[in-house]
Amino acid sequence: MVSRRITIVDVARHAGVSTTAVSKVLRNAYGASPEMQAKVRAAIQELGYRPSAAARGLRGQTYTIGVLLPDLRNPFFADILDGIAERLGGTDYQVLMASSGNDQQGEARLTEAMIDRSMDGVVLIAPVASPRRLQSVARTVPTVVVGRHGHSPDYDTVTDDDFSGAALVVDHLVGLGHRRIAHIEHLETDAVRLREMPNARRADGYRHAMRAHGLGDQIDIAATSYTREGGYAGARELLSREPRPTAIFAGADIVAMGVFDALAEAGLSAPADVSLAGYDDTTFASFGPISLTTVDQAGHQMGGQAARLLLERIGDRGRPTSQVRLSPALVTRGTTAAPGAGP
Amino acid sequence: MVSRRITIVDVARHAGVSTTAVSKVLRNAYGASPEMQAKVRAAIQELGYRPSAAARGLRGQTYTIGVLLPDLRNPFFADILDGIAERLGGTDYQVLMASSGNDQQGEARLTEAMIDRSMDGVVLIAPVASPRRLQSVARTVPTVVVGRHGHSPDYDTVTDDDFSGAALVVDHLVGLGHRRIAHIEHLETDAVRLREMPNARRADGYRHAMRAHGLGDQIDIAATSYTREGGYAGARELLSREPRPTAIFAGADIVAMGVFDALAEAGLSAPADVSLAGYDDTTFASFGPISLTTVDQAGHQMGGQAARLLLERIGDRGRPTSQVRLSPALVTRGTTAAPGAGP
DNA sequence: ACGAGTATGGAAAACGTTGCTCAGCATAGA
DNA sequence: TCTATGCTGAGCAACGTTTTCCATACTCGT
Repeated sequence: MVSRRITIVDVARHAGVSTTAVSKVLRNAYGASPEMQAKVRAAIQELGYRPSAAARGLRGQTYTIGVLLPDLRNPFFADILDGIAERLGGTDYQVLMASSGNDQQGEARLTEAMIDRSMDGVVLIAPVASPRRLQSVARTVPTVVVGRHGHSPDYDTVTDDDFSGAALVVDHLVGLGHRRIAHIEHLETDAVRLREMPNARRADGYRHAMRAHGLGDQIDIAATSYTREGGYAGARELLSREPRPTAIFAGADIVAMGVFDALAEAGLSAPADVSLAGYDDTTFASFGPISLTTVDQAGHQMGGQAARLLLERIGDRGRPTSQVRLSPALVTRGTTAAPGAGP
Repeated sequence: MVSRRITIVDVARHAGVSTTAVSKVLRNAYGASPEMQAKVRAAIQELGYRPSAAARGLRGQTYTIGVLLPDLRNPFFADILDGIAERLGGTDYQVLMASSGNDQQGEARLTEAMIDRSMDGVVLIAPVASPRRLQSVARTVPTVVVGRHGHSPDYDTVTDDDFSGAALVVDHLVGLGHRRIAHIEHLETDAVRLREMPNARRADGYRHAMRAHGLGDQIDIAATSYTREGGYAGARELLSREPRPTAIFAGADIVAMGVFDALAEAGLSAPADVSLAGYDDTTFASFGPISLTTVDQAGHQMGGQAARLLLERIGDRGRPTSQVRLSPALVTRGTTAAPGAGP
């Protein structure tokens, strides 16, 4: 009924060669003549043979790359995945993902799981683990960390320049005539994370850009969290200020959705009463009724770079690590306008 | 530098027992005295041993469950994943996902990849493969298919009752006073898929409900695709009718986003000029500026059921298959109102 | 014709686990 | 006392690959 799986032995017998020979052909390894390659490939075709990744993992590679993402609901991560998938398209590698739910314990469990499964490499997207832990993972398996600043001798990093991304937003709003520009950030207390996490960089970029425009005294930050609820709470706080800010820069698009809630509750709208900008250029930001001004992080490119670095590291684990930093771009849409332009 | 991984042999030596004994403890297998269990567990702790899933896969299980999803961007699938993760929380199983990009070839490649990696079971979410292929996968590995009607002796299914979900929408719109209610569906030509795919069921449900309300002559369907572009094209087509429909039922939330585009282009808005409903209750449907009336598919429950069925099937591959069907619920928001209620 | 060097293909030993078989040793029953 | 019966735990052969040699069979220059 459930027939035994075809193995390399079957292929070897069918082609009249040794299993060594078949293995060589499979891996494009040196020491196989064209005729033999042809014979073996024919046998593989005929029998419909597929190598067992489990068995391969015992000695060599599994041709599996693990991607850890914090959250399935943030479409920005899908862009990164697309980039990874595209770069890995021509290769034999398969991508398997796991979602950690943004908590440290779950993240640790999943990285362990990936290591246990002998993955050839892992891409950690916006991980929350301590640098120590990241190091330890990276010493066990080739690792690329995406979306987290700071660098290590053991893993490569790909980041977006969050500092200048925030500046793009502030510049844009100032250009429209705004002065009272407030910001909603993700509350961070841990010292290490304050240095490494993108949200902290965005807040720094906001502060710096405000000062550069001579608006240091207008700096106003609500520290909540990068969620819709965080956006709602943060916006309520900011809207209660006297005088009210004329523009709100939310640290992430999803946060801007919460700002919409607070605006509606206060009987206000964007951009008529308050201009609103997000960050990430997630898919929904472009939807007609939302039409959110935001910052495009080039997730696709980030993924592609991450995959490239990972392949290079798998190829040579000793090579020095590199830090790739990409530049964000402002995407102007309907939620930002000159102050007081409303009815 | 890169230290050799701790193996079961190290643990056995450290605890002064055989590898067999360690293996038994690991798997809670029969034939291990409490003292021995204690000794072994202590050794495992001390050495920080973790079993290699690759090696396990060669003989026994890998404790890995694969989930294939067509699209990372549809947050509805995240709900399903949550349900699966929750149900699997207490067990030793790990969930790894792969996204197929909704194309038949990619889907096939990924199911193969999961089989190659000796996964203990797979959950296929809204697969596009032919029933023949699904059967063949299911005969190789325990399988649960989510979101696809039809049944098989080899795999279990979990579906939403799309037929009555569509009726919920039509009932709601008729209740508001609409008569000219149009529908945008995903064009399907393949006979098998017409029977099994949710989109076809939704269209059938729409037709049936319209007739049940004596509105059979008002049935109007644009067949495009379940994408934003498909929604735009479909809505353009429907809006050019004379007289214009007063309500559009889009077969999926993402389709409704395209309808927004077409409405804006025609200088119309929802619900003032045209009522609009979607399907799926994706995350963005609830965002303030969108506030889309839609149908909640209970993704969380679907995932939980799928995980339950899969565990049962892994436990006993011979058991008869079951088909679980869940009931959808209407979520009324701001895009539907009585016809002619606009300015 | 001969030796050195170079392709080519194979035998066999890993890799880390599980499952089968069996030995040892109590304990209980006769 | 002797045998039957459980129970524990050990030894060893899988599982399906890759990898490290090693043995050939060529090729080429002398």
